Amino acid sequence: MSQTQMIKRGELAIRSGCNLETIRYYENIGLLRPPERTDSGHRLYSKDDQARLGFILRGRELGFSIEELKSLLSLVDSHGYSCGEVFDLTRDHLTSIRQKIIDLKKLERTLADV
Amino acid sequence: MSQTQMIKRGELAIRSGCNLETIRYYENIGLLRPPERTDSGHRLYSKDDQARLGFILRGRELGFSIEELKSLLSLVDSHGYSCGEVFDLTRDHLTSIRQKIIDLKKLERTLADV
DNA sequence: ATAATCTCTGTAGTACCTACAGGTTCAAGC
DNA sequence: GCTTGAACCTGTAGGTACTACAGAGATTAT
Repeated sequence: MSQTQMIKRGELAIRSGCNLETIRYYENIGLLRPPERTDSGHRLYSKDDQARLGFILRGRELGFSIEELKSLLSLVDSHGYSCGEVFDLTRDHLTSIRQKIIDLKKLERTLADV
Repeated sequence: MSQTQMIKRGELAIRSGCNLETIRYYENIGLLRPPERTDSGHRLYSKDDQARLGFILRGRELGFSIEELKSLLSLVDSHGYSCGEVFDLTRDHLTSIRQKIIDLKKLERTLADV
């Protein structure tokens, strides 16, 4: 990873839309891996780190818990995507997602009618 | 309200799918109005109370905060539905709801493909 | 009538952030 | 090169929205 692509925490917060403190929190609880550091200790995030945070934020937004995301990410880390375990983890979620889409559409229509 | 339609907290929890303790919590923070009580102090919920809890649960599920629901419910309580203030409160939410539908559909497709 | 279950209260614990305090490092202007 | 202000570091405290528990009283089933 070329040094030019590395960004610090503030920049990551701006680009991802994530709260500055939340990034450190996700590292503390083991959801984000400890990033590289400058000699003086400032965090340096790679493109990969940025993508991982994006995945986490998207997952949270869609109702996955921290623990679910940890499981999904550890699977991704160890054997890559598209395996049965990922399916098991997400299948239940899919059901509730479909219901949520139905509910949201109903509300959308109700609000749009006002 | 006929006495036969009144149910206790446990029954309300079962019918609504809401956690038993959460019902009391919503009352404590002023989201649910204090219900009628039996002489011995057991809570009795009317059909109206049940509908109100349903509204709250649905709103929470769709991403409204407690404070937003308080505002919406107080408007409903004071002047009824369909006024401009309700629109203002819900307009911003509508935008994010539409985005959420888009995101959920993408995820649904991704998961369904697995 | 008595055991099991439900409800009551206050309070403590959990999940997931978010803000703050007190200090260090960095970058821009003089 | 020196200053000064923003960005970063750490640990810790506070906030929102629940959720569980303990100990006592009420209700229901046998």
